Amino acid sequence: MAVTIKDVAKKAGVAPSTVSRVIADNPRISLDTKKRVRKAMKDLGYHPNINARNLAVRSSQAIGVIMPSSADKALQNPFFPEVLRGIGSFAHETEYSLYVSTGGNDQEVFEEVQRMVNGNRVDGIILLYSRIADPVQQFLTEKKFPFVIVGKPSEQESEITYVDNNNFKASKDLTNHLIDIGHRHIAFIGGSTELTVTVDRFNGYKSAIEEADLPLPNEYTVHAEFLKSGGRDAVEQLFALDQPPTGLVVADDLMTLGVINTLEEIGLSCPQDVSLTSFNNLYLSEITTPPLTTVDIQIYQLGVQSARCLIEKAKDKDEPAKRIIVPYEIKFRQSTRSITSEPVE
Amino acid sequence: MAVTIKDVAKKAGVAPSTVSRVIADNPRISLDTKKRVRKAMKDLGYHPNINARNLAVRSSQAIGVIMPSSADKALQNPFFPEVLRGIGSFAHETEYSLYVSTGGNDQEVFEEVQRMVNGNRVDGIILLYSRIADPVQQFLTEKKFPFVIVGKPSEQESEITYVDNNNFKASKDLTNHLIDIGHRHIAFIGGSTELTVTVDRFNGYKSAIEEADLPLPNEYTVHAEFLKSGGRDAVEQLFALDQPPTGLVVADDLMTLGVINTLEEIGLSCPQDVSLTSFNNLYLSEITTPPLTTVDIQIYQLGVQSARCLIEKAKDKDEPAKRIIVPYEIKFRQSTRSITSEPVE
DNA sequence: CTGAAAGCGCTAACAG
DNA sequence: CTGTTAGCGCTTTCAG
Repeated sequence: MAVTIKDVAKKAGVAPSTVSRVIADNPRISLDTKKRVRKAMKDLGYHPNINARNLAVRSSQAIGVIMPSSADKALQNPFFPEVLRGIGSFAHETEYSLYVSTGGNDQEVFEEVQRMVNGNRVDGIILLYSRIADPVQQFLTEKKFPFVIVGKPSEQESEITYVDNNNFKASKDLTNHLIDIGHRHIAFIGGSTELTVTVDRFNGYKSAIEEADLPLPNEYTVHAEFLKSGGRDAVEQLFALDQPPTGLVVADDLMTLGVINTLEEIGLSCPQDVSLTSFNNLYLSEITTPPLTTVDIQIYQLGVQSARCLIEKAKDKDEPAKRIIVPYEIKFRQSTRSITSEPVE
Repeated sequence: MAVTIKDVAKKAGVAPSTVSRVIADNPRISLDTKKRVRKAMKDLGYHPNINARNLAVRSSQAIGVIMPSSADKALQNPFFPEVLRGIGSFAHETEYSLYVSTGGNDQEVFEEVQRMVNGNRVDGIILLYSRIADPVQQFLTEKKFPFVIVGKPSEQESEITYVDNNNFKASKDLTNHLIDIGHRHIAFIGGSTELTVTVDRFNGYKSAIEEADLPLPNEYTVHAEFLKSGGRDAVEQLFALDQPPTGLVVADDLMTLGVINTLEEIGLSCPQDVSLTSFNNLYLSEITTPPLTTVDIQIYQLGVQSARCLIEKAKDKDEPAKRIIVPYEIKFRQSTRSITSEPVE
């Protein structure tokens, strides 16, 4: 069918193994024959068959990327194309390919991981989410299959390679910013508490609040889904309180969008009535009304770094577990405003 | 290393070829031996090596998904995770895997396609964008490699399988809606004119305007990038006209978001001063302020259908080119309002 | 209904 | 520096 290494060998008047060596750019081949072989390859339009090579070397030059199951509405978050872009960029450079999985539910995701691992389809896996007691993580750990997490593992932190931001500190900074500009009643809206990222961001918020001796009633912490309805309930509840917050730390830009919308509906506006801060610096956080004060977590870099780590790890299984913390930067925009006087309690 | 077909064969007391037949569920194998073999597979924890199989059958049970190069900011559009989800869903059912490419620029995208095709990594390719004179399309056509386009090809329409919406009609409907509720000055904001989707949506708009005998000055058509800056210029220009539009047809929800933002900045608001309609019904179009009147193009379905077509085509290369039109539905929300009197000209 | 044997296209010792 | 020879793990005739 297609042109094989043998055809090239024949045409160039060498042995197949020589051709193979030329492909690998083996230094022990004379420049002269290399040239001849390369010419033959070009003339014949030769392209190596990946499957054959993979079979021979027992690897696949591919990495698997696991997204959260699409049952999670979270998948609609532009976070994902953006990490993917980072991963893809590094993968392209190193000539790795990308396998992605979007299972419809957790079960399907797990099946896909199994297929990737057991079938030798990929050399390693990047998990794009991290939540507690994840069977996928357990499976991978047991199999001793190379993987890295974008985010922070909830268990065995020291044995797993991961790339993350300092979400605790970022969240603390954000909260402190609100405090600095005069807010005294600050609430937190996060996603599922199963996700480590939510936990970290919550803890950062909490730490800042406590250090500043501000009130931290239970009602000031809500965990909503990304869905509009969830966000709505959360906001309505929050602003029905005797002492509604004047500042909010929201765990994700997309959620913030929902919050703004709900606020409008109940007759409050941002930043006049309430200051909003959030996370991710998605492209759209610049074009919302108002543009959001948000933490730029450098999604693209998260992707690049995770790919780099994974490939290192796939190449050398003994590579120790490492942790990479990508720096963040707070983008100050118009969703926050300083307040001087506090409503009377 | 891993457990192979031979190990299973030995354990079950049969020949490797028999095991292979069991895997393929060949009807000529007695139920008895099938059971025995399956038990052996289970006991040993056997999983077929995909590479070996692919090599033997010259296929890969994988499909390639090509996104636009990430130079296009468009990639941040939640459209992509959503199609991917559709594709993934069908792929999962049929046990195909997904290879994705996100090249950093057009050149890289092209390289990735070549790698996929030449290296036998995938059985077919889904293109997630369609623009005029695309070298990737040409390459695939020449190679007679199975592929389908999400969107409409700009050339050789009848020879290429694609799945699309009736963007012309959807756009016309949208425009007519604005006309119905009293708008007489309606402008169009689209993306790159290289993209066929932009062209179709523009033509639908144009057709409605012409049929209603409304003004269609050149200044009423602007093509902006998704980037904020681009959108801003467009809007400023539009509303500096002697006769600014009161209604807008915008080719994408994300762009609309930028438009709303810019409007606010120049002191106009939606829908009081201008009515906005757009496309895609991204999740976020519900949670913006105001929620958008937009065309639900059923992104997920576009994904599912494209995967279905591709797989049919990959299985039978003689499958004729087909066209699948996914129905759309206009979601009427709060970004439009009817006007009775027209500003004096 | 099942086994033996060849081969998919490539790599990797091992010779020379 | 290069050729020879085995495989990698699976499928698939061809016999039986």
